[in-house]
Amino acid sequence: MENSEELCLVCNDISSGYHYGVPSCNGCKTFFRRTIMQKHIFVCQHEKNCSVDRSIRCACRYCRFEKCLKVGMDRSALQASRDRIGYTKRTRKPKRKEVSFSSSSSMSPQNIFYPESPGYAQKAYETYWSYVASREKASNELRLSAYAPKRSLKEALCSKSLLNDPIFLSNHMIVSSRHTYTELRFITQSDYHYWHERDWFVLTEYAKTFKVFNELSYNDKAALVRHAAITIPSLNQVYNSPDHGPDTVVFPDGTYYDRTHEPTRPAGLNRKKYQVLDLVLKPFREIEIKFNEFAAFKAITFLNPDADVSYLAKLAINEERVAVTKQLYAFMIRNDGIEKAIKRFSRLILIGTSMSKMACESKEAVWIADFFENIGYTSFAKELFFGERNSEEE
Amino acid sequence: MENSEELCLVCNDISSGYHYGVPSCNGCKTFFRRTIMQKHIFVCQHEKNCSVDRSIRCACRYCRFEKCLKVGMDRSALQASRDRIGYTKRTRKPKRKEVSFSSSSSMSPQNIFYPESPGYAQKAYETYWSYVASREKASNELRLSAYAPKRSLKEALCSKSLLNDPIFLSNHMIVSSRHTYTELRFITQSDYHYWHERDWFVLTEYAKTFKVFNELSYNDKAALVRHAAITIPSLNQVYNSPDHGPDTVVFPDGTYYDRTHEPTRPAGLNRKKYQVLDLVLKPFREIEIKFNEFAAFKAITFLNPDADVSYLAKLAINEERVAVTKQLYAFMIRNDGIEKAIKRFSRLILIGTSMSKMACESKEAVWIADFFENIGYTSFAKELFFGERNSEEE
DNA sequence: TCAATAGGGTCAAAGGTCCG
DNA sequence: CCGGACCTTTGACCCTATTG
Repeated sequence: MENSEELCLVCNDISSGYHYGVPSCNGCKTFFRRTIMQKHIFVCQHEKNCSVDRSIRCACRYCRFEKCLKVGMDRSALQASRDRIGYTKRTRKPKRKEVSFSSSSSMSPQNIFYPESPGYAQKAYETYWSYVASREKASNELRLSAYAPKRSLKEALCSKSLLNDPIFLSNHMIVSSRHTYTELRFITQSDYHYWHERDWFVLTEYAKTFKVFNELSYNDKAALVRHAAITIPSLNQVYNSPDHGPDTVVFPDGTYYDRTHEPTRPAGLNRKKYQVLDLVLKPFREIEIKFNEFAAFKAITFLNPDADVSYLAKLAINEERVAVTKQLYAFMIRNDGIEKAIKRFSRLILIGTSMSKMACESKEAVWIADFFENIGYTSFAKELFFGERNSEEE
Repeated sequence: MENSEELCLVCNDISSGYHYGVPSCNGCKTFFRRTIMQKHIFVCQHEKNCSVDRSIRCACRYCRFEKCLKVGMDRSALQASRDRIGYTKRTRKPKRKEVSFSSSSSMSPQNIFYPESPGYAQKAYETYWSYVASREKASNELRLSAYAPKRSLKEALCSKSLLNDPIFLSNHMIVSSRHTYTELRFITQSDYHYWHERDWFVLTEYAKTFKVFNELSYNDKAALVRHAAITIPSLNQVYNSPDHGPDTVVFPDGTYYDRTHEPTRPAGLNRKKYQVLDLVLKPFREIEIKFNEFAAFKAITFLNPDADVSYLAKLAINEERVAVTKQLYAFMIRNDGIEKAIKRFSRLILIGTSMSKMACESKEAVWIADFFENIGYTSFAKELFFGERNSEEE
């Protein structure tokens, strides 16, 4: 206390307290721990008498470590490694303001032009399912990755799907450290927000993997994606949630929701939550939906001719939808036999009605929420839900 | 003191006394308190059987907390607020272990088994279809008759179904002279009104022909009928409409509507009209739906677990719904062969999603219409849509 | 009254996280 | 891949109300 600032005995930097028995700075503390934990053995390039000082402490790790020992750092103060604590950066206390417009938006909408990949047409059974499965797999990997571009709805819908771009896939499909967890934590408004944005982004890339989608007009594309904006994210959330009991949906970052009423959210969104639990999660678990089945069901849900699209678009979408449905049924027959297949198939397809209702009610809830500014949607989300100010229907 | 050093039952470190009912060390005591107060939910990275010992007690927080509970730490010993609750009674130390009153968690709380209801099984194919057909036939005859009682929703829902009453049927099932026509005429507001009332009346009688319906509570009955109040009348109207072209729905009295925009009606109801034409009428015609198929589809539409009914009601309704669906499928297989059946079946079932959306949007439109008093609903209709003033949810 | 007990709170110093 | 600023977690120590 007498001296406001004690110095690190190793390097003379300002000490951040006593570590391993010695007043020391953060750097030397961490260096000491890591060296021991990782059992590093350094070699001095000189005479084992390098000076260790704030400015040059990293120059010779051998001498730095020797200095640590010499000033009395105590290896026995090291503990057994602890449980992981999960992602920290994002929950950091905000500095003050953190506007940071910096991020150079104009550049890097790179390779919008990629040759149309030709492989869509041939739908032999195996080919069909391998495509469905790889679409679903890639979609989920994208969801787990850290990649999240900022762009307008039009850019999002008219570019080529990242999921069809092998170069992108090999470069970016790494699970973000944010999307792992060691602890569940009840979801907050800002978590909902994060996952909405993320799932909407993934939805746009998902949509563009459908040939029929890419052939629509921009307005129809927007309408179809808008119509799917509640259901597809919900399906992703439910299917990919680890099983923590029948009434809990867990996100990849360990946030979860359950039946707890959340009074700060609009009533419509609370209701949606119960619908998801009762009418989607529960049946999925009961019929033990398989990966391919889920992938097909998601496609069927996406290809919804009820969206406010043009009449011709409805026809095209429905045609594709029926084709997928037929494949799904064939798949189930193969695996379950006809007796069981029909039961599971019916059960699964009937979930569609629940999805439909949910989408409709939630859209309304979203509208109301936005009206009362309960929820801070981004401009992308607003564009998605409400269309652009110009050139939209109704 | 008799025993020089008691050990922490959780981690075998030296105990600092009894905490939360168990001899335990400072660390485990604090860990337990914090975990509960901050509502942590940990996730084990391994097999939920990590050992917990002094040296490695921090390695897995999930297993450490489980051990706390297992050795009998008592969450209720935590005090909600320091100065309000006061201190727990100090009884003499429980001798050692075997804290028998442990309200511990290891007993899983949720083994909620609902008895599988057994009764529905015996539905021989023919018996089933003859019942479905006669229900549908009677329902339509009632619709065409002149009979139209005035009564409250409660009276309507809790009485015996007229369609099951042979005396009533033989006395009243005569086509009303009002329900014939020689000439089409465009529908007016008051015609809509007339047919709404009529179809809602028929709906109540239809509903009561379902065993599962009669077993519901009154509130659930009302909710289910309310949920069907848009869809079932639409189905009746569409299926029973004579074919005057792909975009025209004709009522039994010769009134009709088509794609003409009706500016005096709320926008939501105009939209519903297009949905009915595009997403119900058209597919019905295209797949050439048969009488039995329609009857089953209507039942499936009616038996909608998405209605705001109790959870148990949802289960019961869904069970019946799946049973009907299965029968419908079997019927189609018999008639069409498997290849064609699956196509028609999928197409038909997927109409359900359109019905769902329509119901939801129309309900909203009806609400808005009522709000602005655009449409003069009767008190029965208001009761149907909005419930009674008392005893309703939300 | 007061020592002993068992609650809750605190904060230095452990360990973990993740840009640059 | 490493450094270290920054974050969370831990637990020894402290305070306090209750009890015998």
